[in-house]
Amino acid sequence: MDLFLQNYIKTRREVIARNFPHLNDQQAQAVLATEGPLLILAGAGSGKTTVLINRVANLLKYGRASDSDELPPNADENKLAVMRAYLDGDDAKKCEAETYAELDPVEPWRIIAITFTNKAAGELKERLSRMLGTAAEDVWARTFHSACVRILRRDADKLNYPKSFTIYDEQDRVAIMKRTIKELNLDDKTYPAKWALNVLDHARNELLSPEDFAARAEKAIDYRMKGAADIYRAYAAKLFDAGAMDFDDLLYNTVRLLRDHEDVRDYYQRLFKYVLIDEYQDTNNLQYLMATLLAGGRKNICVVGDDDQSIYAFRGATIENILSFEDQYKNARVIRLEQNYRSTSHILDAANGVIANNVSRKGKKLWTDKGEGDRITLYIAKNEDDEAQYIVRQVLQAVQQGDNLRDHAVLYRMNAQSRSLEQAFLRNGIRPRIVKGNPFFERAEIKDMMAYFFVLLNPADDLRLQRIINVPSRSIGEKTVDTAAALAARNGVPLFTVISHAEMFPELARSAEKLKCFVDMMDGLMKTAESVSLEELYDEMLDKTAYARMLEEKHTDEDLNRLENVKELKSFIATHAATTGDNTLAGFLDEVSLYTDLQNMDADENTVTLMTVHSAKGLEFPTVFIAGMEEGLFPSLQAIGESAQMEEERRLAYVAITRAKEKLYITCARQRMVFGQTASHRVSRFVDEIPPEHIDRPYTDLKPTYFDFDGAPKPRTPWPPQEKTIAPPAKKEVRLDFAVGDRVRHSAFKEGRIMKMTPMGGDFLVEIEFEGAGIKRLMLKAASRYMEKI
DNA sequence: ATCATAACGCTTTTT
DNA sequence: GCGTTATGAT
Repeated sequence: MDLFLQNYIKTRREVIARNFPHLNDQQAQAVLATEGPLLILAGAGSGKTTVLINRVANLLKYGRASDSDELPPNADENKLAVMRAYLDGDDAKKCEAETYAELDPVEPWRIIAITFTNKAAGELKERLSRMLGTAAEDVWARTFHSACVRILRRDADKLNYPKSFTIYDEQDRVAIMKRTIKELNLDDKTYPAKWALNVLDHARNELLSPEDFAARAEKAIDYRMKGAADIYRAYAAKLFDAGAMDFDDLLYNTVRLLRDHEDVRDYYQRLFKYVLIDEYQDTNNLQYLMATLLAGGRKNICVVGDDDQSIYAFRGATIENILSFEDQYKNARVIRLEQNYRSTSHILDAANGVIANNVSRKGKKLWTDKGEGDRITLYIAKNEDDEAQYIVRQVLQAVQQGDNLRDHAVLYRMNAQSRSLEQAFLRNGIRPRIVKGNPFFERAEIKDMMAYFFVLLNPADDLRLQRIINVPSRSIGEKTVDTAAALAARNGVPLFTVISHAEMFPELARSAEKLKCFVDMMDGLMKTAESVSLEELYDEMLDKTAYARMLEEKHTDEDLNRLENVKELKSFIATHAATTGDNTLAGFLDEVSLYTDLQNMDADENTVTLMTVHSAKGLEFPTVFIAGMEEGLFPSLQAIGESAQMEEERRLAYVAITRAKEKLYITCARQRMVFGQTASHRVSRFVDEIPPEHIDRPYTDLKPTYFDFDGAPKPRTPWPPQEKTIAPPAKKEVRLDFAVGDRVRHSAFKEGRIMKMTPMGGDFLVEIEFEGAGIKRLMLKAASRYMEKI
């Protein structure tokens, strides 16, 4: 290579690197390696977000200069000299030198950076615009789902969906599924909605259409799968007819669009020069396909992730995506970020020790220069209340020594554990922040108001229409709605169309007037929507629908609270309009549909945080408590004996441990009430996997013996005998004097004979054939109050 | 139509 | 043990 070229490239790279003085070697490499497939294995607390942001900054400012042998067209000795001078200390030359270092700076909209959470996308956007100004706003920093919405809004018609399709949330789809199963006359015991949704998700995740799935089910002998195929078909048709997509549909349809429509695929492959995917270890097959399709043109795909922090396999995420990245892209480069900037070394080495027991991993070892810090403390409590008390005591002590409450977090495996912890804190005058789903948008009154909005925009949305048609009460009964829905189905039109022409159907004659009234009101609101701002529309809606009046007229606390919430929605609308500059109904609904995360609303309150380990991913706290570190709880009962699930539990433990910056407490309880029954548990195996030099264990604590059902027994030092999980106490039988064959007299159903008695949860389900009332199934305990033997 | 009682089901859940 | 949901009685 000619010397000038060599020099220019080297010097240019140094000029660029000057922009990123705070990065370590690996981080800098990850920022500067712009071209081709790149896998960044970013350990917990290794500055992943910083790398992502600086990488985007580098692309925007210098294009591919840091990773290319190519010279800009007019490169010459003079320009090289300017860069040299700048590097040698002539700061006046900075601007000029930086210009000479550029090679095709990337337009911001040619970069797509996909994350999982709105929070991550928001943080990316914010830090980018802080660093680079408004230009950064055009970078596609979005969640998977919001990127899909944007893509589908442009081309959904190619899949025969309306471009104005609406989005169904989790509750919506459960409702649809239940209805679907009912309408198919399938037994909801053999086909629970949850099961059906799960089957359907898996099918869609493999890109199987209802037809594909049916074909597959036909081949299988499994009759249940044939039912599932019918369910899938009906469910998909329902959503399609309503112009609606659920969350997975957004991915599924985006992938189908990109796969089957060359023009669309081409458009995006040309548009996006660089594709970045965050949290790659949590991608499912559809997300993997989407990433692959988007990056298919130039193969400039950079994925960031940590196989050790993959904790969403149960939702379809597959760790394979990250493990096989190098097979998928043969020339992929791999960069490991192993320096941890978060935790002290006792904590970090504990985490390393635990995760080392996993087999399916790329292998990575975090290190820190922060020093040893404190050892981990293990506390073995008598029961969950004792455990909670201990944790509160530690927090209070720390606060007395000047700590902030907000520096403390309590993590647990399942939400049910929060109760005893919350109570213990409340008893001590601390109101903890409990991170749970998002209550606000799940409140009935909010869903009602949103349903009105959705129907205004998309009258074909039968589900939402049915939700609000009689709320507040308009004397439109269930039967009327059912009849209308049946008519709609028979004619292949949306429900709204039927009720708009109620007078045409004799079946609806009796309710026609009321339906017309409702339709007129909605029509009026639709007109209003075209001319006024969102806020005004909302006020108008509260008034015209009489929703506000309904709440005002009642005077219970609950209704006052609802009224408050309804008002709060208005301020949310106002905030949305102000911050996004978007005052369209469609824009608002898109945002709300995908932005379910209002948990950070009160995030700045100075108090202790309680949450599941899953929700804690990505966060850090100076002091962390991991509560309930017991066999059967963490790892969970169902993971024991299942090696794949056990590895996921172990990754979860790894995530939990690595949340702590300075002080980590691990607690467990010898006895604990789980689902109404007291159980004894041993200390979690993950505690034993922490090298002993990093953890202080109470002297009474000996090491247990484990049996892994999927492998050879792993002998350890024996554990005190009483620690064996005890059998649940024998069910107390109700000694009520009834038996099969007895004749009984019931206060309501009169006389009959007991045909069958099935023990059930300490009670009996009795089947009684009454002479007048037919066969009834009753719970004996309850029924015996109204019933006597004759 | 509205309320009450009974049955169920239950790890985690970024969207 | 507890909250949610489905069903049935008034």
